[in-house]
Amino acid sequence: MELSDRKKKILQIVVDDYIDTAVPVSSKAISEKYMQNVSSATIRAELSALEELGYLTQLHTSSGRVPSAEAYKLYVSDLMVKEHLSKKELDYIKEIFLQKADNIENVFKNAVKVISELSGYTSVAISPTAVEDKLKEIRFFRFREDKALVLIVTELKLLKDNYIDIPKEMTDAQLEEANAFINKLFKEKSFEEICDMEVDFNDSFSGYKTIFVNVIDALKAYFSAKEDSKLMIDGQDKILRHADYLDVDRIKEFLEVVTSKDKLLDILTEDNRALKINVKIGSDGYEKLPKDSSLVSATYTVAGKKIGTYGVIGPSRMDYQKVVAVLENVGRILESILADK
Amino acid sequence: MELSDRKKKILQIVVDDYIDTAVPVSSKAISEKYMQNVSSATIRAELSALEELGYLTQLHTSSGRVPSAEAYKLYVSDLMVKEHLSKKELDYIKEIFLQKADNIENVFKNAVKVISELSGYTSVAISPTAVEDKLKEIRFFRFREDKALVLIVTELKLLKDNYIDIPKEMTDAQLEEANAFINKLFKEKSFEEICDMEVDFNDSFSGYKTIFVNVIDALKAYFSAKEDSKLMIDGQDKILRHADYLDVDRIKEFLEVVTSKDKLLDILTEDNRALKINVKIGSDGYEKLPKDSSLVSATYTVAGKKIGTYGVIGPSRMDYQKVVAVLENVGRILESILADK
DNA sequence: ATTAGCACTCGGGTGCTTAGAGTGCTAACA
DNA sequence: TGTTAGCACTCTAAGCACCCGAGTGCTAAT
Repeated sequence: MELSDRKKKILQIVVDDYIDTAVPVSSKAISEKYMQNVSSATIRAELSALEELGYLTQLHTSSGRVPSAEAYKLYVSDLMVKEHLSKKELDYIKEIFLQKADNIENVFKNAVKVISELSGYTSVAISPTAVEDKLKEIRFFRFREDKALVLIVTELKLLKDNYIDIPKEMTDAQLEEANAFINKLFKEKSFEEICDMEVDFNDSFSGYKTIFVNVIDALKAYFSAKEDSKLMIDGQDKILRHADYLDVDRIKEFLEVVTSKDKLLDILTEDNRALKINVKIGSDGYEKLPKDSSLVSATYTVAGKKIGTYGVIGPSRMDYQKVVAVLENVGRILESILADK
Repeated sequence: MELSDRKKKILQIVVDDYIDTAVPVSSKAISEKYMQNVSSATIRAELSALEELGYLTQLHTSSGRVPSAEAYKLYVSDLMVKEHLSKKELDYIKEIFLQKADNIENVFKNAVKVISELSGYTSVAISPTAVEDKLKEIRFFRFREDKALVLIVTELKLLKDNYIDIPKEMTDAQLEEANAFINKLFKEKSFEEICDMEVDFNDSFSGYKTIFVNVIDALKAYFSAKEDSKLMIDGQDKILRHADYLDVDRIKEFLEVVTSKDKLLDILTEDNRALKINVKIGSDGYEKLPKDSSLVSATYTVAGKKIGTYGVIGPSRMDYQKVVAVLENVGRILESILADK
């Protein structure tokens, strides 16, 4: 059922005011502060209807109204007036991204930091799904007689170190040769292609096969790992600045989610539909989120490839205007930085 | 002034009991639970004296006694009965260190994780001061015409990626040559030695000098950086399991310190005397620590070289017996692992 | 030196009251 | 038919008086 214009306006007012003041919104407050042309009694009837429809709730009979999860979702998708960042804020974003933007790992870190700083909430991100990535170069460095460091460089310029065992009897020259061989073989290939590869080692030095298998294992570990480097968090302590987390139990619940990489990864990857801005609310089907907490996330792409999902996690009563503005702007700059790489 | 044996015993009882129960300790409780041979009145006199000496405080006239910072320090250095870890716990430590112990970064991570898990508190660590480290190998990988990835491998097997600019007109072969040249020059050298180095470039390709300068810059960035990789934290959320952090302000203060790498680094590096186990208490000269919080740390060495400072941060009312036992055992295993590398 | 006894203090919990905010409902009005 | 003023009702939060119990310090006796 479509809401009347006045209901929409009132709902917007309630959400705006509640986000701003954290105080349940009363009919009187609405008519005095925002709608002087109608009386509180009229607003009361409307509020009552909106409550009936599931958009508002009351803490107790004699309290004002508070938005429901449903209301927040509608607010972000429909009602909210989009905010523009100030020049100062935009400059700040640019300034941060200018520093050490040469390494994708740093770009990633910077993005999370900027989002957290500007929004004032805890921010999280997952890096691009490595599966779409392609190998650029593999290089071995022998350490001890039976160990080598494997450096993996990929198109996305992610890189990772890993160790493999090598046969003791292999000479440095042979290792070099194996390296060159594997490099030629794997270059420009994606992970799947490499896994499917069949190679005939019959006529070469037997150690090559060992190395080949070990390298594949290292690659598997790299590409499939739900690893630290894939998840980034910043501003965990920001949560405490917000009046919503007053009792220890809520903070506890929040920190448990935020410090658990597994949970966060699950939530962030969960049904990322094609929507540009995604809002998930703890009380609303997303049980892994802390109660009454929201996750606002956006997935960025360059030339059709996902380059990461970035988000903000905080109270449902969150400054969505600012958060969405920050996510959109950071996304724009991020995409432009990565596009011309 | 030296305390009488009975005073020591009573102080120990107070600290033990308070750590255990979190309830201010009364004279009656002491005489009934721990010292049936003396009456509560006697204990009362002793408690009064200990308070006079600065070891105990009262929250209000009719409450039991609580240990002061001074008392905790004395407790750890003198009074505490050292605990032994159970076989299960020791096995757990060994088990964790067996996984992926090939990379020093992982050993580092594992140590912090083990300490946090076993002690039940937030744990922090700083990696070895890189200054004492020596270069093992430097390798360039050209990316675009004017960029190269520099991989730095050091004796401590730390490694780090960095990008440098290279002159466009330089050919791949020339880059290779430059790489080999720099490698020979820097190998086995410490950071200071490299910085002091004077090289004559007059008779060689002009681009070499550019590269040389850029590499030095990259090394400087690597060796001197107060960087993420140097500081490690685990179990931030553990703090909430402890009854001491009941009000939001204390949690706030705690998290602010724990999420601020700068503050933590400062505290951890601050006057690390030769003591094996170091106790710093927030209310006692260490203003950077949260109020009524303690940091227990130990610095580990292999063959005279510092290999890191590990610690636990939590309430002053901390289970020092367990924490010290964990730190000592992890230290022992850590040193043995790194010794035979 | 130790102890029993007692007066004193303070915090925390309970029960009561009151003020105020907000609602829902109804009857009157445009 | 939608809007409004008025009123009764409900619930919360804050203040206050009260008491209980735990713990201490002090003193006088052993």
